Amino acid sequence: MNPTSDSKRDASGDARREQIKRAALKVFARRGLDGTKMSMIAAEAGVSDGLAYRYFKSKDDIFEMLVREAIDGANEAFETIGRLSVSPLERFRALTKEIIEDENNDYFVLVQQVMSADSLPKEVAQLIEGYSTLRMIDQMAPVFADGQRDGVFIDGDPRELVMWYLTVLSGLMLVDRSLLKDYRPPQTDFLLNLIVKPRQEQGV
Amino acid sequence: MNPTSDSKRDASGDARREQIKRAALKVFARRGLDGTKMSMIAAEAGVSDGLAYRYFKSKDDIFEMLVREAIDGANEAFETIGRLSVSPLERFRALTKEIIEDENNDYFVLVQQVMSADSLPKEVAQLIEGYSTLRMIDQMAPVFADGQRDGVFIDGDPRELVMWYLTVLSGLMLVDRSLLKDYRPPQTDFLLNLIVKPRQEQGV
Amino acid sequence: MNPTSDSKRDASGDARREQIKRAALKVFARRGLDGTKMSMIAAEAGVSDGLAYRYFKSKDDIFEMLVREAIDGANEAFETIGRLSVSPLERFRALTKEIIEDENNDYFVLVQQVMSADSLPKEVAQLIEGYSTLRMIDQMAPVFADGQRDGVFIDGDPRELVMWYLTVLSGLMLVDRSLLKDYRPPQTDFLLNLIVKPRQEQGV
Amino acid sequence: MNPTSDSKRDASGDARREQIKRAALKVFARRGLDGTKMSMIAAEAGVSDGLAYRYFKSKDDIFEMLVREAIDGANEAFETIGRLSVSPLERFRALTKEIIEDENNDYFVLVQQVMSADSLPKEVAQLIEGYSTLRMIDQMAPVFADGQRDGVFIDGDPRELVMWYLTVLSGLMLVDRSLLKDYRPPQTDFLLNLIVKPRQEQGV
DNA sequence: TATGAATGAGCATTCATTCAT
DNA sequence: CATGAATGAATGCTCATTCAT
Repeated sequence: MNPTSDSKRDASGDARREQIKRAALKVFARRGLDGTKMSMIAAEAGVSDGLAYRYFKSKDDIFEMLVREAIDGANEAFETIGRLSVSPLERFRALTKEIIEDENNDYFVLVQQVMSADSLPKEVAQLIEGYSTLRMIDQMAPVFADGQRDGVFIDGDPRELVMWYLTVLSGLMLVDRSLLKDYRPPQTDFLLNLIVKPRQEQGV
Repeated sequence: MNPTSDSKRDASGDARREQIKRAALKVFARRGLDGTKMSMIAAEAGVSDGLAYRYFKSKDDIFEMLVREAIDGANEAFETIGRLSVSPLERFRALTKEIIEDENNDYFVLVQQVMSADSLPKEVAQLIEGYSTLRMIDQMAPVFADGQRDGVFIDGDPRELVMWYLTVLSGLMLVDRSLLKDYRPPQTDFLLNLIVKPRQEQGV
Repeated sequence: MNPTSDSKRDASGDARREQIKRAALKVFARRGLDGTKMSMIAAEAGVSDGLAYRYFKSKDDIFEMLVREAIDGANEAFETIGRLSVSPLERFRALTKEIIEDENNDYFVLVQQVMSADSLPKEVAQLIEGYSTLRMIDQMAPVFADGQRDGVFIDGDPRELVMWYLTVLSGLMLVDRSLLKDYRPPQTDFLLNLIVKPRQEQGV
Repeated sequence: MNPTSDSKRDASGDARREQIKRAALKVFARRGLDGTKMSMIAAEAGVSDGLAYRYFKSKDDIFEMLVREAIDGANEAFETIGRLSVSPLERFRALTKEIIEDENNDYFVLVQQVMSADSLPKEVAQLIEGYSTLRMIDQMAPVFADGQRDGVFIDGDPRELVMWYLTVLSGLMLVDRSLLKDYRPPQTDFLLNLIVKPRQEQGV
């Protein structure tokens, strides 16, 4: 009879959940798991301390869910990029843009935090196990090799070079973006210099 | 009367102090300020839980002192590099090596942690205020400009390019170095690609 | 104007109140004051979490009211038994049956819980003060003495023997009735052995 | 060289542990698991709130350990009684005395609480599973049957009569012993009336 | 009336810091 | 000096109670 009321109820619940999740993501991305107090998340979301527990079982639970979503998102992004029918260079450009220029890259930051953390809740540790830069490397290394064959990328072991490139991108996510006034993050083309082979046209 | 005993006492005291400081540096660099418990430092140093308080006023105090030393060390490194009478490229190579390849770069990691942290003890925040990548940039930008004039470095605003390069190096310090088996950090020459201008000789 | 609507409203209100009270009694009797959450009562009553507060001021208030009713009921039961024109033995038999065999003895269980609790809301503590096994003892001791005179009950101080007997009955209310499969609570006649004087007829 | 210092250290640790355990037993026995706050235990033991956690992992952990000891103690008591080479009546008398008159019967009270509780920590629930009045019944039923053959105990199914008797004893443990001024718990011989067969000598 | 989301005080637990030995 | 037991403030989490709908 009144599906609206039902969906509204759900919608309101989901909205709250989203609101708290977004707040948590923001704080976690900035301060890490240990540095984040539940009261910070509640304050950031503009709700009371207790309310988060209506939507999440525990602080670790929120963290885990965010990491799960972050990993899913990252994998998805990689697959999307893998499906683009463009040149290897363009694929790496897309990847770099996605990671560096995306305004909402708190998710990426979170993944990096997690991967460079020294101790994690069991659940999260398992998630990471399954994830891993490895998969990214496996996906991008063949693309890189193609680029090498085209003479576009520098010579060397594709897996190692990709790993290095991803490491650089990873590191950038961990650097506080508000370090300096007038700070602009490194531009995509600047970073691509790391792997793009110099050509005569460029050189002259 | 017995200067030996006094100096011994001091020496022993200093040794203890050093021992605890080193342990703290190691743990802080790996786990951050919040993630580090005093008991971890004590365990790492192989001393009792209470002993650190004979040598340091508080956990924050240890952290502050380490950050202070790290900043001093970084500045010193930069100055040393500045005084080298070698080409701009060699200076950037030396800088990169120092940061990336130095085994004992926990100090650098610490500085980066601090600079990407969102909340810090007052004292440390002030230290950082005074420090800053700014000084590094001020120091390296002219060197970079020299390199540009020599046709060795890529074109663009020297301050911005230096900032980007330092940002990349900073990021690398924050990435967990044990992410993958067979992991090797990016090599110095790989990173220099970011700023080195391609030449025909390289290209062909 | 419309007394029906009013009384209906009252009736409906009373019904709700009863419904919640019954649910509360059931849960309190099984889990005690501390072990009972308001949400358990609401779930047991099949209403929303907040509704109880339209009918009762607080959790303690529900508890107090139940204890009050329990005490009233117990006193009434005692008085009813006191008014029976039967032999002392039959009166004790009736009392025992009432307490042990009555299916709806949650009230008795509640009183016992309260009396063996160490800390209670002020209000309840006062109720208990006024109540007390003492009154029961006062009521039953003369009956017991009558029974002794008839040679039906064992010798000894009537007040103490009654107190002991009531203590045994009280204890039985606190024992979980689902301890064992095939469990049957002690039968009335078994318990009466405690106070009934053996006779030759029985002995032989 | 100085075994005393070592054993002293242990002794002091064990003493603290014991002190806290005793305090916890006292409070748990009186107030139950839910009704007991860690602060009560700490206060009862005369130590700070945090100290208990140096000796026990959690509140549930203390409770579990106490229940374990209580069960062990109960089993031991039953075995001891089983090994007495005395008449069945004397065995039941000893059992009753042990439970009712022992000053330190907080352990028994604890077991009874646990067995009549409606929800328990997993660990404790498992302990209870393994325990059970069943074992007691199995141990005492043959003794009871012997007593019946001697004409000392009343007729009926030995297992059921023993169960009833133990139920009565269990209940007594749950009754607050400070209910009334001048309160004396039921005496052993009073309780034995439940199962002892009247004889002519008694009757006359 | 009835609902259940929201609040915040209270309790369990952790950990920086102190201090008797 | 060194130890590690002890303290208590801070933080995660629960649940009685309120209130907008």
